[in-house]
Amino acid sequence: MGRWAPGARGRLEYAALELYSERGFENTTVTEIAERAGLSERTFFRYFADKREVLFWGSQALQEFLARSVEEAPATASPLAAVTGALEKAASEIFEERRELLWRRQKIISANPELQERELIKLAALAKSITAALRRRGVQELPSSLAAEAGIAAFKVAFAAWAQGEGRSLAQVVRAAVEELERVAAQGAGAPDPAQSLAGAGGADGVGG
Amino acid sequence: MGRWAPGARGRLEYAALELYSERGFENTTVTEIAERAGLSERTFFRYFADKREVLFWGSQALQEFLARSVEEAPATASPLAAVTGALEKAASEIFEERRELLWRRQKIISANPELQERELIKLAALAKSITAALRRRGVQELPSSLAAEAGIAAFKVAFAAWAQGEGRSLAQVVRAAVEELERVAAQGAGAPDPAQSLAGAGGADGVGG
DNA sequence: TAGAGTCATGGCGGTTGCTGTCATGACTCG
DNA sequence: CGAGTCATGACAGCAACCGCCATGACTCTA
Repeated sequence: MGRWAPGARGRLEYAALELYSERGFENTTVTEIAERAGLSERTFFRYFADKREVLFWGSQALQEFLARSVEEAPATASPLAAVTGALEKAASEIFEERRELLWRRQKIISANPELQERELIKLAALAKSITAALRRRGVQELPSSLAAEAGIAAFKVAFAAWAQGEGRSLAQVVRAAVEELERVAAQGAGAPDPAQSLAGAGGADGVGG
Repeated sequence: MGRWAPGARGRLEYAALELYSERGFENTTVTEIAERAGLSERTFFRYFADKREVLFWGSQALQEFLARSVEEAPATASPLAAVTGALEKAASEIFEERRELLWRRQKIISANPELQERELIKLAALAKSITAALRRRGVQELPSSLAAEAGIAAFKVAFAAWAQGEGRSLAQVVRAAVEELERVAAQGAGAPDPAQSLAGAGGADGVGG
């Protein structure tokens, strides 16, 4: 494999993180990133589909990690247990050791809606991948989706707290969030208003206004 | 208020929906949308922040509707009950009567990742708004976030099924999803593997690999 | 009815993200 | 040493999006 200086992708990632930190995502041009990495703009777009993707390149590996963890969970584990186990595993084995990088990265993302959009679609991809892994465990479609989405929702909340400077480890925060979620769900959502449940069974009328 | 032909915004929305349907989002230029609406490209960007936003203009109203519904839920309702009640109310009062429009719109969104990103951030905004409404009911931050995110997660799954041609009403599908979510959460996520819970309490080691 | 003010719109020029295409030069292998 | 592969660069071009200013429709008031 012919190459000039090695690690072009890594250099681009590093340069982008620096520049996004220094002057913000919007005030950074792709040309500037490429220049700092000693490459051309054209080459940037050969490594990353767009200007945002440079911050999300690791998500593919995370997705595979989570899918594998879910599949390898003990056969006795409930769907949600398999999911949260995988998330805690990722938290301690992947996230914790990159704490500073992730905090920095999150600060950039929090400052920009376009980057938040990208982050959300990556989270959605994780949920989809987890759903597929649960299905491979023999779980039905609906509970698979819901366990995956609920798990990701808890992770999202936990990660936000952790990235803002929580003292506890991410795995701990994730666990606390999942336990709280179970409590919230256990309180039930059964017909808060009689009219509601009738409308649910019959149609749109009865609640209309 | 000086005006030429009324309903410029509506004409742009309509033209965009048509063109996105006909030839896809990517193969449609803003100039084409504006032309079909009898306006200029420049004017399009006065009404909509970008090319995607034209499909999501109603989400602000939905957000306010949900926040109000959550606040007005009976005082006895649990957080999740308040949220799902609001979602079912929106389903029957807002979504059902625009079924065909929404299905068409969803087909466009499903075909394009950029639009999916936008949809996800709108859903996240709904969750944030619902979280704030729960807080106003006196609910703590963590359960507020989780009830909101879990409710939106259930709605997301339900809406996807409904928009693909489910026979039942959206409110019914939402209710079924929430009930399934409760079941999934009730099975618990408690330590599927003894090593997991130790790791959660202690640190990253113990699970490491 | 005329003049002033408001406001939606159009037109224009510019920046930037992103792409297709082709040339170049580094590296590998025989 | 020559041929082939492959990462890169250079260039041209499109479309999204924005700032700026002009224009003309509409309203209000005297």
